[in-house]
Amino acid sequence: MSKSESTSNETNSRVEARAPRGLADREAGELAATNRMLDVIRSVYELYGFEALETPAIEYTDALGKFLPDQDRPNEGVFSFQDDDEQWLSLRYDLTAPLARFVAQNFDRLPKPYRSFRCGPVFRNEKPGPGRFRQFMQFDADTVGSASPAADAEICMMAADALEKLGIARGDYVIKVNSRKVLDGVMQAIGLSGEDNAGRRLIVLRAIDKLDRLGPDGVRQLLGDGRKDESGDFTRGAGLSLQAIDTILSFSLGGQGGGAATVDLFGLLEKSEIGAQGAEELTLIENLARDAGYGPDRIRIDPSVVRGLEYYTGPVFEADLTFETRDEKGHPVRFGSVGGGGRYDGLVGRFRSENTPATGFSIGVSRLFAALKLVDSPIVTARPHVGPVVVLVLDRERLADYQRMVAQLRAAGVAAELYLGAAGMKAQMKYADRRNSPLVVIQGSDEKARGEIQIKDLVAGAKAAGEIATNEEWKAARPAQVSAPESELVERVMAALADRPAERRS
RNA sequence: GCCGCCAUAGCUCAGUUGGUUAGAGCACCAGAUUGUGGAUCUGGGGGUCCCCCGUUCGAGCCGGGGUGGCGGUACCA
Repeated sequence: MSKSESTSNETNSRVEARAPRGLADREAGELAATNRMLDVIRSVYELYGFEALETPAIEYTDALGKFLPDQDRPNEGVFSFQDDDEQWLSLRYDLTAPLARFVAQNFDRLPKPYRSFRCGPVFRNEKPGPGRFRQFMQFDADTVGSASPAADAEICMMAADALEKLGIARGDYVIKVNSRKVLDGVMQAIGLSGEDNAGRRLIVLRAIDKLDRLGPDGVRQLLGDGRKDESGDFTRGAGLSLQAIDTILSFSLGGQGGGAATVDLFGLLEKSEIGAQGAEELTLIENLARDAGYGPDRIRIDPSVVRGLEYYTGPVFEADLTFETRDEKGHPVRFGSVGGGGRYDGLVGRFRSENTPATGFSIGVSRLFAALKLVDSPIVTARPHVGPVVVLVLDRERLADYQRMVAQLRAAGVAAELYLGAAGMKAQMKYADRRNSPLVVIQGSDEKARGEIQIKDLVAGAKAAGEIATNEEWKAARPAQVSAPESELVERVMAALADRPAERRS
């Protein structure tokens, strides 16, 4: 309101240059590193026989499965707007719901099982936090049309392969597997089955989900009367009996020790049919992974994994980085989850008369990227970005000559550009420096008269500059600069580029 | 959503019990150098002191309300 008032004021009509909160720009270095990372993931997925797919960033809101309130904009968590035909559209908040829409729409012509991967930005209209943005990238792979635990096992193995290919050492990550059916079974065991207990089940599941962050005591509070956090905020608990709390905790902590949780699991779930079925599926997945050579150091059953409470119907996965790192204050923290997924047998069925089983896995690209930087994976380490050769403009009336030199260089495959600004030579040198140019081409009237050009190596020149104390020396030395016949421009530049040491810092 | 902290130049921050024209460092631009990156020196641009209302002769400073940012927590399909 005060904004629009001040905009009407002529003297203060400047617009504040800023990205909306929770949204970030990404520059050349990060883009290049991210692309290298995505290429690795893509190659692993293709090796497994998955094919590429892209769907639009915008879907009909109802296709995303978001409940649409009567009148208000359905902006709770989802960016939405109305089309000119009054239909509600939304920016996708994940890649799974759009995939389900695509498969349902093209069901008859797609091979089943349909195995695809896709990568792109997703949007969430939520409060952003450190490392949490309102637009971020996900990389998904899914098998639609297979109910076999082999499909789930394969997804887990593929996730493990991808992480290792990216430079995360075996032992620094683990793919944790649990099952919604097993969780349901536990709920039954403590008497929380039935529709009227749905709300409490949700509270219980959320509490289990916080086990790694709050520890057993915090979860115990959340399962009981509730918990008050450091900021003084109170979270209402599930109000379970002490016995029920013990049951849940002993179950959820079962996987923390190692890989021997399965026995307990069956004992606990004897009474529950759905729980027993889930446990059996988990065992199958585990056996398939073991048979393929993936030990518990890579793929492991962990009863504390909850994830995506809404549409998962069976096994759920989570890729956890287990190595410790330090936050800004020096406290040791575990990096945590970089991806997750699971079986969602009901999603495609929302569009069709019959259900279609599906399972998939989603990587949080920027989170994984941050993790790779922490472990110094060579895939994402910043490489000195080498800018273009810059041809300086000394005689403005000879722009065409300079442009021709640039064109010659480009024709030979050398990245080159003409200085397009209006500033003098000193500023042009600074510009080239800032662009990380390997070298500049100089031809003023003197050189032109002699039919020559000057080639100046900026990296060697900067190095030489450190040893020069006075400006007079600096001027006289003209370090790392050679003249060459104009006719040899291209070959001399290419030779100079080839000559440069491989290890250069820009 | 809830709780807490914060808001002065592009960045990091000073700014006295409320007092004249709001400062520094860094960064940026230019000159010293007809045509050479660095260093040095000199100069320059850049501010609605987050916004509004109030108290006051007088507000960057005090009071109230808002907005925005940060941290925690909740939610996260």
